Amino acid sequence: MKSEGEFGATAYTMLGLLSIRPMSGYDMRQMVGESIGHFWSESYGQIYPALKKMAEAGLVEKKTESSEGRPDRHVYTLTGAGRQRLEGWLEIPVKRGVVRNELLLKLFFGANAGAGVNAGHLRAFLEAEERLARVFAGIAAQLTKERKSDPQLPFWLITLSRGRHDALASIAWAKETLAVLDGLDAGGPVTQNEGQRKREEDGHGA
Amino acid sequence: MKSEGEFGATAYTMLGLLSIRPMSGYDMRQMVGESIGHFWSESYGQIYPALKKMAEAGLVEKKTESSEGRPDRHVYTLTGAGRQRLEGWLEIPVKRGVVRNELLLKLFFGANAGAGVNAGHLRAFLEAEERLARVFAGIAAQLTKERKSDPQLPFWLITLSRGRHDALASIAWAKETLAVLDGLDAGGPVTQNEGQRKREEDGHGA
DNA sequence: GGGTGCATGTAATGGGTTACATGATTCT
DNA sequence: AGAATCATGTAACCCATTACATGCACCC
Repeated sequence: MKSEGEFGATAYTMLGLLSIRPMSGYDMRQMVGESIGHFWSESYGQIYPALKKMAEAGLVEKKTESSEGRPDRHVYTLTGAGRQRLEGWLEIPVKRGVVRNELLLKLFFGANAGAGVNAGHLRAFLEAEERLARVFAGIAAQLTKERKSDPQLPFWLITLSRGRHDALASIAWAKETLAVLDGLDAGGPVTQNEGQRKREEDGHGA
Repeated sequence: MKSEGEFGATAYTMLGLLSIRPMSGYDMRQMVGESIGHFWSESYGQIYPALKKMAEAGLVEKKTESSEGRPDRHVYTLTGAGRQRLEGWLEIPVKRGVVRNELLLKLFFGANAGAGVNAGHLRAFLEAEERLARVFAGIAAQLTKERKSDPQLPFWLITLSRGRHDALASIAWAKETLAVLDGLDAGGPVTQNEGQRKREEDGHGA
């Protein structure tokens, strides 16, 4: 079952990146890591073959730039056909992919874990999310300054905003859950629900 | 590079499920769909071979139950060795898996989309998350009643709570973002950041 | 001399879903 | 009559990461 004809999400990612500016496969890998790495990933093993196929199909155009002393760059440009394909793909409703969250899996089976194990995972997670939240805040601030007039800026901020909302929700949940685990150890049949109900009211007031 | 010796996450999921009660592969698939489907997935094509391998390794024990008129059930039980393996796995720090969020990808390239396309995706997402939030609330309520004394209940509620936090954060972000998109159409260089800062203070107050 | 960055590509490997094969029973 | 549920299992396929192969230049 093929969802979008002969090209998959990787190919459309490449088209999208080329809509920003002409690039080489190497550049794309860099951008995936730096700019969209928080919600997307691509590896060379996907990128290069995809580029080849798309060049054959006329969606991108390849030009070789030689500079002395280092490898040739194969710079790709978006063609008219390529841009059309991209626009078409953007319209296709998003089907949510399968989630696989190992932290939640381990917590689900947490009754089998030794003392402190669950809390340990949660603390590590909490720290990571707090770091992430700061990173997002930093990038947003920097981007807002440096790219003030870029027409794509608002869309980049949207994805960053999502990252922040997520991180903050994760932080709140992790703290709450650590408290619940504390209560379990102490003995009382404690209170996952009070925390939840309070949050829910907050959320609906948005 | 193998992370956990010869068994992957699928196998440990099976061990975890068997820690709840003896089950057949079919039962496991059901449970994955119903109970942990919001953060995990497994298919028959993974489950049956994994079970076979683990039986050979002595981590689970297989008993065949025959009932007339319908297929045999191969019911598996956790062995001592299996339980030990599970406990060991639970202690291993969680490495966060790669994320691939197609909605965010499309929004990132949203400047290339026709009028209303981005907002359309967001509204669909918003609805889905609102439905989800209600589902989580329902399950939590039901579970709290019906499994009042189950020692694993708190851990199930923890994963549900995570789902709720996530859904509520998604809802808030989606609403905010729809407003931002509205602003873009209207013309003003509007305000992703005011919304974000307000949320952030709320979050830190938890 | 050895790591890192630049730069392209292929092959091996792994993890996962879907489709297929089989077959009785029960619900619509 | 036809679909869905129960139940197990294999084979084909797809998508993706990692390792490998190559090679120059620059910095420590």
